[in-house]
Amino acid sequence: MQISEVAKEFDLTPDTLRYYEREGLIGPISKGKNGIRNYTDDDIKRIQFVKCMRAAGLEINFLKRYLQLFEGGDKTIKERREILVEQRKILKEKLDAMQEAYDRLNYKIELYDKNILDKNLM
Amino acid sequence: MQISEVAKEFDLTPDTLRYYEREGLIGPISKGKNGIRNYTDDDIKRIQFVKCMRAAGLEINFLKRYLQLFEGGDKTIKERREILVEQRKILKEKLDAMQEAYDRLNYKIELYDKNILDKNLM
DNA sequence: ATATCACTTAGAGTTTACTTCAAGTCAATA
DNA sequence: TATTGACTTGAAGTAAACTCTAAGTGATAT
Repeated sequence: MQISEVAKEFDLTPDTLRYYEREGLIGPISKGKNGIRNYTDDDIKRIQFVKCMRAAGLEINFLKRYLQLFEGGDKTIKERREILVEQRKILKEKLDAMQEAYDRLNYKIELYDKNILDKNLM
Repeated sequence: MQISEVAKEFDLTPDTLRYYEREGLIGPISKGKNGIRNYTDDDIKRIQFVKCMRAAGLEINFLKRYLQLFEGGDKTIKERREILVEQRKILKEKLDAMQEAYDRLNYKIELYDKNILDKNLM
């Protein structure tokens, strides 16, 4: 699969895919002798994972580190688990904060709908 | 209330509070004749709102716009409601993406716990 | 009285995550 | 054969949201 197809599939740009590779989040992707990248199924799976985690706001640095550990083989399993747990915690806190903001927005919109807004800032 | 107290209360830095004010997310905050800011209860309420929304990732620009509309008085009610609804939608999409990533992290950690990791990338 | 400390300003610098640019290669099509 | 279009590279540029610096003021503690 070529870069533009992968980009389209995941709604990323080719530039972003090359950037992720440069940063070590994916790949290195193997290339034909013309130098053109050819993405394998495993590459695609990883991109899917990266896309999901990035959409949730996990940092490039974490994903980079995770791939490095992965390359390191079985002896990194413990550390890999640890950073997953750490990231889950961070994510949970963000989720809660966002839920709170969501509820608050809902409440505010309700007030607008009921026409009971007065001079309340907030 | 002085800037450092407010900063401590909301776990922000004084720099951030001045920055928010400069950008028009809050204030302008009234100052004593020595030029020192004195935050009122209404200021605090607004900061609480801004903090909540920022923690959820809503953009500075939205908050700025919302304050501008607020200053505009009752004739802006319709537009205010509209942008709240728009932001709620954006927030909902992020929440869903994050929930998905959270579930995925949970699942992965479970696999690590059960020692069934093989060579699976992802 | 002098030093310390919190505050003030305008403006420059930083971080994260892309995004764009310039210059070039290669295969295919008019 | 010439041009079009997708790809390549390294490097510079950008946007958002802070964060820090330098230079200065003014109240309080020694």
